[in-house]
Order: sequence, then structure tokens, then C-alpha cells
Amino acid sequence: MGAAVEAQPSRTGLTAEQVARAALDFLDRNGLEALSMRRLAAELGVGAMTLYGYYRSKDELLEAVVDAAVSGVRPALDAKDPWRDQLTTLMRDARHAIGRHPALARLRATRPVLRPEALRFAEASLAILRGAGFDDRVAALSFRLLFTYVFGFVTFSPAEHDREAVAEAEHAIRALPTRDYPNLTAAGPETAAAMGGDEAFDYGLARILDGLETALTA
Amino acid sequence: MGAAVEAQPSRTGLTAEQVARAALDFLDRNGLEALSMRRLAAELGVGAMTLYGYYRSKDELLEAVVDAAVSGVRPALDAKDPWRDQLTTLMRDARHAIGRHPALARLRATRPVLRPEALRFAEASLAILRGAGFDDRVAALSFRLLFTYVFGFVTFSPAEHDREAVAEAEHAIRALPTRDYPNLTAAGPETAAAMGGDEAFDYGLARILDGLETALTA
DNA sequence: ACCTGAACACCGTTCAAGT
DNA sequence: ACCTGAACACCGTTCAAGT
Repeated sequence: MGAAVEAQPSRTGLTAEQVARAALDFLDRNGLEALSMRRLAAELGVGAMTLYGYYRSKDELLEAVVDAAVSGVRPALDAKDPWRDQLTTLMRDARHAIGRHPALARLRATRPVLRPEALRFAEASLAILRGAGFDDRVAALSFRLLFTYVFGFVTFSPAEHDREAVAEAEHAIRALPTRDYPNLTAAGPETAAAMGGDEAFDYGLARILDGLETALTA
Repeated sequence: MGAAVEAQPSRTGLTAEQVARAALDFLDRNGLEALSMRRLAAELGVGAMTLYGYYRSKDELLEAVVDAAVSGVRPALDAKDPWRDQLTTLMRDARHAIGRHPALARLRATRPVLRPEALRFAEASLAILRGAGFDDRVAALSFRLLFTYVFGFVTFSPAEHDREAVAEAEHAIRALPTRDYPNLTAAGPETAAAMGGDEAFDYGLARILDGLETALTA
């Protein structure tokens, strides 16, 4: 399990929560590779070893960071909307929520996160799917598909504004021998453009929802 | 760019290729965290600094490792099959190819891989999609959806045989308050089971292909 | 030319000591 | 009780020296 030694403001005036929040903030500013216990401690103005009073290891701290990022985020849904619209809203919101803390998706790739706060996304998805008429098994499989898509997208797509990554991809494709890569070179700019952004996300999501609709009416 | 100092067998009898292959093997045996330049060098029976004769940095070595893993893998397709069957085969093969080197998916999450060998998957996908009648833009978007799904699945699903991860998830769900998580607790075992495995992969893939079919005939 | 030990600036974490 | 410096066993990489 994770945090929770005690929420007592100790001699340093720090709580476990505050340490996790500071780590999340550090992650957003400097990225995952930059975070070290020593640097975080220095930023908090305490000795490196002080952090081990709040978390038994760096791993445990990182788990708490995921929790901190995810807690308080409540899906805003209107149950009167059609299930397809509800899922679209939920997945778009999830994408943007994760996109605000890019390091987190990679953190979740190593460790499946099973904290209650992180499971609200599953609950909200299943509520919509079961409400739409999917039985438990198919609702669960459908949720997993949506989860995989959203987390896969934020993990493997270049960041929102990263025009450079797209340009690099286009350049790499243009350098390919046409003979061995006839289709990729023919659709080079389109393939590079499809690597990320709202259009790509929405297109994929729409196809998945088309597929769910087909399964539901079959 | 990556490797390629020279393929000359030097004093140690090592080539850049061999170093990359050894690193891939090390990764498969010990995981991403365990790989260090010092340890790999020790395993190869050379000084740590010798590796820097082949690759300028650990990053560059890792890029070559991705290349080594991916090179030589040719999609085995029968162009006479319907496009849907061809895509199913290609994506299943890709999933298993990546699954053989679990560290690689996480490596690709940090750096988009644009080496020619890695782009064969894109070429094969686009060949099928364009052959099916998708225009370049929609074919590119559809490829990206499939790519995201396959890489997302191998990244965020527990490994094939990891019965323990499923049990842990089931346990975590059972501990949830029914009042706040009515749907998740109701479909707990199904949700845990859907985290990975062939059934989950094939279900998701089938829904995506349903969606592509809908888009194509619309 | 090719290889490598020593050294530098870092890590996470243990342990014993400080207040 | 709470905090922390020193120390240990590691990193990736530079640099100067070895053959």
C-alpha cells in the first residue's frame, strides 16, 4: 500500500500529501527522469532522508503521486445524454486530464494502478456501458478497449503542440525508398499528421464507438 | 542517428550489431531497469568504456536495440484475403512480436521510432487499408488507431500468464465501497479478466475493425 | 588505433548519530 | 520523536593514459 504515515504536520511542517503534490509539480516542470529524492528534498528545503519519513521508497512516493493527480477529478456527465455522447465526453476529458501530467501515463505503464481514486474512470465507463445495455462481460471488455485507446494515445502520440515531431516523421518517411515503402511514401504527410492531435484522437474514438454500436445492435 | 561506426571486428571481436543484440538479450532476461552500461560490458567481458566505441551514449544504444529487435521481422500476409482478415493477422502478429520483448514498448513510449525497419509495420498496414479503399487521410488515421491499440495493449496489459495481476485487481475491486462503485463492484471479475489475454485483445481489435468497416461503407 | 582505469557528478537507501 | 549527515553500492560519461 501507499502513503499514510500520518497527516500530522511534523517538525518540518510537511505532510505526506504535500510531499506527493510537490513531486507531481516537479514532474510536470522537469519530467520523470529529472525527479530524484535528493532534488525533491532540496526543493522542499529538507534533507534527502527526511522524505523517507513520509514514504518508504521512491516507488511508494510515485504511487502516491499518481493518487494525488487523480484524486478530486470527478467525471462530469449528464446521464440523460445518449451513451455514445457520454462516452465521447468521458474519454475526451480523460485524455486531457492525463495530458496535463504527461509523466503519469508512463508511470502507469509499469504498475497497474488500483487505488480507489484511479478506479473512478472505470466506474464511470462501466456505468455508461451497462446503462447502454452491454452485459457485464462485454461492458468490461469494452471498457478495457477504451482504456487502452486513451492511455495508448497519450503515451505514444507526440504532445499537443509538438510540431517538430510531426516534421521529423515526415522527413523520415520522405527519406524512405519508394520501392520498398510505396504506401507509406504515398501517404507520408497524412501519416505524420495522424500521429497526434484532436482530429486523430476523435477519429479513433469515433471508430471504436462505431464498433461498440455494431456489437450492441448485433 | 544511431549505430554504425563500422562493422569491423575490432580487437575485442565485437561489432555494433552484436552489442545491440546482447543488450536486447539482457533486456529480455533482466528487464529495462536492470540494464546498465557497466553490467552489459561486464557480461560481454569488456571494460565499461569499450561500449562507447560502438555507441556514443546509452540512448543511442537503446535506439539500436529497438532496431535490432524489429529488423528481419517481415509481415506475412496473403493479399488475396479480405482486408479485415489481413489486418487481424497483422495486428495479432505485431502484438506477439512486441510481447516477446516487453521492454521495447516502454522504450518506444519515450522516443518515436522512425527507423526504416520499424516503419515496415506502418507500410504493411497502409497497404491493406489503401487496398481496401480508404483514402490516404483516412487510411493514415486508421493506421494510427490500430498502432495505438496494439502498443497500448502490450504496454498497459499485464503479461500473458500474469494470473497474479488479475487476482490483485479483483481483490482491489472487491474492497471498494459498493455505494460509490456500484457498476465496478457488480462487474468486478469480468473487469479484472478483461485486463489482458487473447480474448480481450481480439474483442478490442474486432470492435475497431467493425468501426473501420462502418466508416468505409458510409 | 583501440581499449580502459580513474575520476566526476550523480543516484536510492541504510545506518548511526544528532536534536 | 523526528530529522539528517556520512557512507555504501551503484549509475552514465569525460578524460587521460595505457597497449
